[in-house]
Amino acid sequence: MSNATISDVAKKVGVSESTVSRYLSGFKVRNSESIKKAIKDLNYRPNIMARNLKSGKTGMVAVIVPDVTNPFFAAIVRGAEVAAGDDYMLQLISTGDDPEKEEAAIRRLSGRVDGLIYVPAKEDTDVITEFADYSFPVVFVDRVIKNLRGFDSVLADNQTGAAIATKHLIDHGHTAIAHIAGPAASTPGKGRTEGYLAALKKAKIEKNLDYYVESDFTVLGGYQAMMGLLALKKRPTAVFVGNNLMTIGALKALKESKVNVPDEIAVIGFDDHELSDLVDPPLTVISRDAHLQGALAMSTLLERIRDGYQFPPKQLKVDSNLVIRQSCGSTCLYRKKDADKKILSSSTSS
Amino acid sequence: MSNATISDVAKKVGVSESTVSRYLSGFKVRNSESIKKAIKDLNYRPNIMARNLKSGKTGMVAVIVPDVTNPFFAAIVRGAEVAAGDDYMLQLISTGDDPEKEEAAIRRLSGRVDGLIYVPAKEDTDVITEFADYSFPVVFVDRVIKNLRGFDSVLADNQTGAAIATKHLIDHGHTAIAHIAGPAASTPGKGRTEGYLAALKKAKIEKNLDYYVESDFTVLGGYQAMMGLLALKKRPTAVFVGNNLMTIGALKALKESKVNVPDEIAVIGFDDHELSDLVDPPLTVISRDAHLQGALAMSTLLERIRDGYQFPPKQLKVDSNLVIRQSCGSTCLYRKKDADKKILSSSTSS
DNA sequence: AAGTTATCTGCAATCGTTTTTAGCAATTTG
DNA sequence: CAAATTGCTAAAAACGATTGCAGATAACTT
Repeated sequence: MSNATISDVAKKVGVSESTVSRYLSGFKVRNSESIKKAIKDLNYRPNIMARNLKSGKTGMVAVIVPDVTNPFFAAIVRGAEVAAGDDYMLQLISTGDDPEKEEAAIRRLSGRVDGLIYVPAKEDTDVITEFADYSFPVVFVDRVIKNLRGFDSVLADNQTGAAIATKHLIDHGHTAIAHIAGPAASTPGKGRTEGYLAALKKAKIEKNLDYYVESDFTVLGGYQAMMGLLALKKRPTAVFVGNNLMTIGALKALKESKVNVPDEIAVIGFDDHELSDLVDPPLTVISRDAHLQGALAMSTLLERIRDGYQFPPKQLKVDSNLVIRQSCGSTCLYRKKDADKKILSSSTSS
Repeated sequence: MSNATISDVAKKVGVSESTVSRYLSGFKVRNSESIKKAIKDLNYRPNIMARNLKSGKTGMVAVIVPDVTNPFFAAIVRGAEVAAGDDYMLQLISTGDDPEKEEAAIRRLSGRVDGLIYVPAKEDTDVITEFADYSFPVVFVDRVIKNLRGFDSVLADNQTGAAIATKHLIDHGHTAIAHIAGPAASTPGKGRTEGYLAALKKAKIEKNLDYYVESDFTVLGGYQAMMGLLALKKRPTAVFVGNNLMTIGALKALKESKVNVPDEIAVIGFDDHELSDLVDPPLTVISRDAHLQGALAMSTLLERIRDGYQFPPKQLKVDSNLVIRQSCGSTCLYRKKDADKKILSSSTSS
């Protein structure tokens, strides 16, 4: 029961293929009624591949994230899908943080998609310089490959968010504030560390190198980093953790070591989570709208696909907000009663 | 800088297109060296769409899940991707639980993919009977559309899992055991309820209709269901919640109502989560390997794509395991010391 | 009714491959 | 040495749509 072709329809009605084709693309056609009927009778569906070949378009957009399993990336994907609407379908690539697989996947992408939304697993690679060569536009999200300037991107306001987080700890009276950071070679790792340092500087707190731990954005990394901090002669009294996964790891370490949060150590994380307020204790975090990031990326990409690069690259940023719960201790500086989920807005987008 | 075609390569080398095509498909060719060079020089990449048109294959598999944002579905997607390897790429559709959008998306699928892994948002629809008509094989995961028999499927062992969960509560001395269930019209909802009822029956505990609440697998649904249970004159002393999202909702309700878990109410959920042991109290759950489900679905699908339906449909099932933490109270029946994460295996797969 | 537009139509070319067919040269066989 | 086999090649026909062009109807003018 192989599918009927446009020529079957044409034959059945007694017109030429081009007339049927015209009917399909919405032109006025004399026998439109009988064509309609024939299409229905034969259960004809245009062959997408043939159409794509002719048009050079695929109606597909690739989305590459390091790991769909991370709720943050899943939100980006979902946001992108929503923004794509009915116009484009999504090809998902999530290599589980494997840069080599990612690169191989990108190679196989050419000709399959009209555009790419890209959260690279590794930013300091230079192999993807071929991008300039690729025939489709690319929008970076959250991370940007170093030697590729001139692309659109949708980042988070990492600096401001991290500064707010750090200041929140400072406002609670902490001065021994550690930072479990993501890779310094990554946009969010670097940006958040900058914000952390800026806040310390502003409060005239001398930075302690022991309190800066560069990790890798994973649960295990966060766990080990926290274990390291706990082993210090002079433990920090507060920790700002640079992403959601490492925060989970850090909390596991604290729990395992029976260190009370927030009494012995205050914790603030980056990126919120559905379960953040059920965790023990409910977690204070910096949050930003990943869904929005995905959606913005998609709409930017669709613009590029439509209009090309006649407009200069956009660098979009989404806000970071402070969500206060209980992992930083008493919220005396703010009114206690509505403190369970109070949101302080940070910077605005650019 | 539009891409070079096979004919450009042929011209440059001075052979025919077919020779180049042969070279590409691995045949022995006289001027293979110069062809290789020409391909490199021209940066030639075969046009996928043309190839697909000719071959009738797309090298794509669609994966439809209700919501990628749900870590359980994300794991299925990831599992499928891993199992696909380099042979097939994934098209992701996740409509956010909207059956209409899902149906529309399926319509647009024909001709784009060689197969479909399908976790339907709604199982009691009959509109998709056209499936028989679709030219590609389908493997159902976790849920199965009612009036479609004869398809491959990869389910979880819901009955056994639910029975184990319920028995766990019974073993703790509970008799007033409620069940916040998923839709009775869904495979997992129905199966888990059956397991729950079977375990009650086996323990000769009369079922109390007040204690069975049919909900909808969402956070809000779980919240409302738990609120309803708390409002009963005679509250249950234990609750078995039918999926991860509803468990979150139920816990939020309990927390908000300041009901202590497990002292006042014991809770056991279905489906584990990265954060389950950080929640307050650490959550005892039934867990199954969603990643494996996705991987099995993909390999089954690839077999179908390769061999067609010469073999009868497979109905695979993955195990459910009990992960004991603390939300069901003292684990006196088991040795206390390693109770934090003890795994009891349940049934085996079929 | 004839002339002028305005619509609609079919033909044929095209998109970039793969694959069948037939043919040519070189090698092997009887 | 003629015949058969092997190993490769080029030419041409698909795959199933879209589209420019020129010709055919139809619809208005006067």
